[in-house]
Amino acid sequence: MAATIRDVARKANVSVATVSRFVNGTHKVRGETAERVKEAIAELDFRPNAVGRSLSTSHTKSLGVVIPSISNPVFSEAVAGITNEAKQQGYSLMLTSTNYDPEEEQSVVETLLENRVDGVLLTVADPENSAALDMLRNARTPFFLIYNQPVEQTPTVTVDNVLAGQEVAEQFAVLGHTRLGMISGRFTTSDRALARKNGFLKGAANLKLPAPVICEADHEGRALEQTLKALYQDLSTAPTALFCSNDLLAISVIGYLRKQDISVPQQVSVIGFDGIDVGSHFYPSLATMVQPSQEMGAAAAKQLLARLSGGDIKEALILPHVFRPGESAGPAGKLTPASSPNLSQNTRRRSTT
Amino acid sequence: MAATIRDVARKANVSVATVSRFVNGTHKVRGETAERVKEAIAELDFRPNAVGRSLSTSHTKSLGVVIPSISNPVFSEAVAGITNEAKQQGYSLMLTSTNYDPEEEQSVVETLLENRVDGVLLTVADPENSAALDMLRNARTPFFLIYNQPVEQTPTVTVDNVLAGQEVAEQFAVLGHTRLGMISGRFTTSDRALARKNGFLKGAANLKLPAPVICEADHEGRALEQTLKALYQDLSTAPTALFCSNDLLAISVIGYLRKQDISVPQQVSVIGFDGIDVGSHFYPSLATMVQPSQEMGAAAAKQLLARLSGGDIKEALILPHVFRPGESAGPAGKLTPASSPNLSQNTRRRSTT
DNA sequence: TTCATTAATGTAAACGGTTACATTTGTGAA
DNA sequence: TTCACAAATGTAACCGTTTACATTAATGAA
Repeated sequence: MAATIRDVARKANVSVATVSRFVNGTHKVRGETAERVKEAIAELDFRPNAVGRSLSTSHTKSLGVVIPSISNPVFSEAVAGITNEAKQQGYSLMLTSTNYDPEEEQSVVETLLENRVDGVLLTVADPENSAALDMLRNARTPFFLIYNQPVEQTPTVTVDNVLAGQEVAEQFAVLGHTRLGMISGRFTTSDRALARKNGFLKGAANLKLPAPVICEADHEGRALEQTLKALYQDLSTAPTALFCSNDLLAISVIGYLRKQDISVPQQVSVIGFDGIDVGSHFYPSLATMVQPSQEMGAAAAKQLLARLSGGDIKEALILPHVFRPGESAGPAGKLTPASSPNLSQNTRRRSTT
Repeated sequence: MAATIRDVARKANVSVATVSRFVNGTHKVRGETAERVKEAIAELDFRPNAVGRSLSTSHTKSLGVVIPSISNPVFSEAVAGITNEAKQQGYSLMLTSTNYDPEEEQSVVETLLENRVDGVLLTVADPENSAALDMLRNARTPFFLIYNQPVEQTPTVTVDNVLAGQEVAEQFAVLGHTRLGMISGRFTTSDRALARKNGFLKGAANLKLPAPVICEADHEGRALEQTLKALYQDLSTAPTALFCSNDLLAISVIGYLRKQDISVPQQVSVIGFDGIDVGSHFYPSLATMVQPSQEMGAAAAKQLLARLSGGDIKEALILPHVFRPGESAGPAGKLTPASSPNLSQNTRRRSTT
């Protein structure tokens, strides 16, 4: 159906080589010849077939992108960063998501590999032990991790999750909290959550605070609600400060706490992780440890692309994180059932329409 | 480097045809032969090259996706819907974004076409007059619009934006508002915003309300802030009810209003459009007209895929929208400088850390 | 056992580009 | 004008599959 380079060659009365050279600008072609070729291309509406080209050159000018979830803004941000960088250098993106499932990681990487992407940018559940990464290494397809914890011989761009977790503990301490807790997604599906936890624990220990209680739960639905219910059964011992392993989780947690008539931050302070944009518009606005997601995506893409054009790359890039204060984290107060700020808040909410 | 079908054939002592048939399961291959082929594949770590296959079959099993912005959750949701559907049917996604710019629409579609995607799912600035769509039609590459207003001969999945806009006017009327206004992104880059405006105007007219004031502004930065400042110069005439053409815009608007000491919803009510998930967690929670983004993406993908396997498709799918009440839209009050709820609110905010 | 039929396998030509190498054309010096 | 050399262009093999068509092997009836 579509015109091929041979059609163009015939119409312009030149060889396919000349057309190819004209299209790609790889060699000079004489003015008059160029003119004829240009006309033929226009008349035939010729569009070079990237499939043919890829087969011939054995590179596709495309990058695979693998993220756990498309709906989580933290990953969209990274993808936005990747997109800019890739577009600039003429690369296309093949996007896939895994739902945090290592099996899916494998299957999408398999697809990417079959499609012969030139490189892959990805976030995996556990880089220490990842079949997907093994496939990539085995196929000698360059890749770059984003968000994951650095591992030997594995290019990664991330933040210092341990230090960041530690700093969260310090923030709570400054606000006078002593009963700390953490709500996290499954550690098996998020090595960074694990690192943040370790940092948090370490921070608490350094500050001579009692060891925080750690709760692992799935992000959505009953599991999380049950966990919180259990945790806040006994208000006299429950944590007054909760570190959530990511912002989306923090938002859910705040919602569930409110449902149980526990007010944030009057009774319980919450700090999230990621720094998704919208967080600052919430009520209460979300205190969080911000990582530069877009920059991380861009940096990873830039490194990978450099590698693809023969350059050298850094193995690990640790970008700076920064704490963003918010209303969800306040001074430690009393955690008692009859707390009054709580009442006033809960009557004010849900008043409309 | 990587093993080819010929390497496998040689090692298994069969012809390439047999290997191909075994890999694709298109013909029976005798048990013993199959065994040999399977072994050879495993030993050589053979992975069929999709590029070669595509060249041969002239389809790529890939879909192009074109959205205005990756960071806007409304589009991510649609992409999530598309991803599920595509993955199920073994299709890969090539994702691109346009920044609402028709020039970029053209250039990304060009790239997609060169890559010979089997079909394209996209949201354009103006489907009535789109070079990108013309290219697609010209190349006879099937496509399906998402979010855009339906146009002759152009498959689209969307909501009834006019009706929805009208209903927003009605919601404001129910709350007792009479001075209505709309803040919208550029109509030239969003046909749906235009439709929503038209519906809004129509709704107001039906209700015998004064014609709403319409403000067109860029989403971010100074432009929007200036617009709002001008609009709220004279509080005695300024609108008490503001319809924003999308949720992200509504969030910005609420922020800027607050900056000017105008409280939402006590002085001004705001209703958004899209129904992004996070909206319900804001303060004030965002009243909005919800469209089923994920379903829209999934439906478009399903239709397009059906079309690709020879089936017939519906030209236009109008999915149901629904109003989600929220705290940002309340009963009409007085719009005066000395309004007290405003003061109390503004001192309460930004109190932490 | 032989032969007609069917099942399994093989051969080789596409698919649409790129590019090493060969050939032709153009240029300026002698 | 002739010739050496450079610039422009052409020829054809190759990239890794699929698949129409040809061939060979297996099967079962006579």
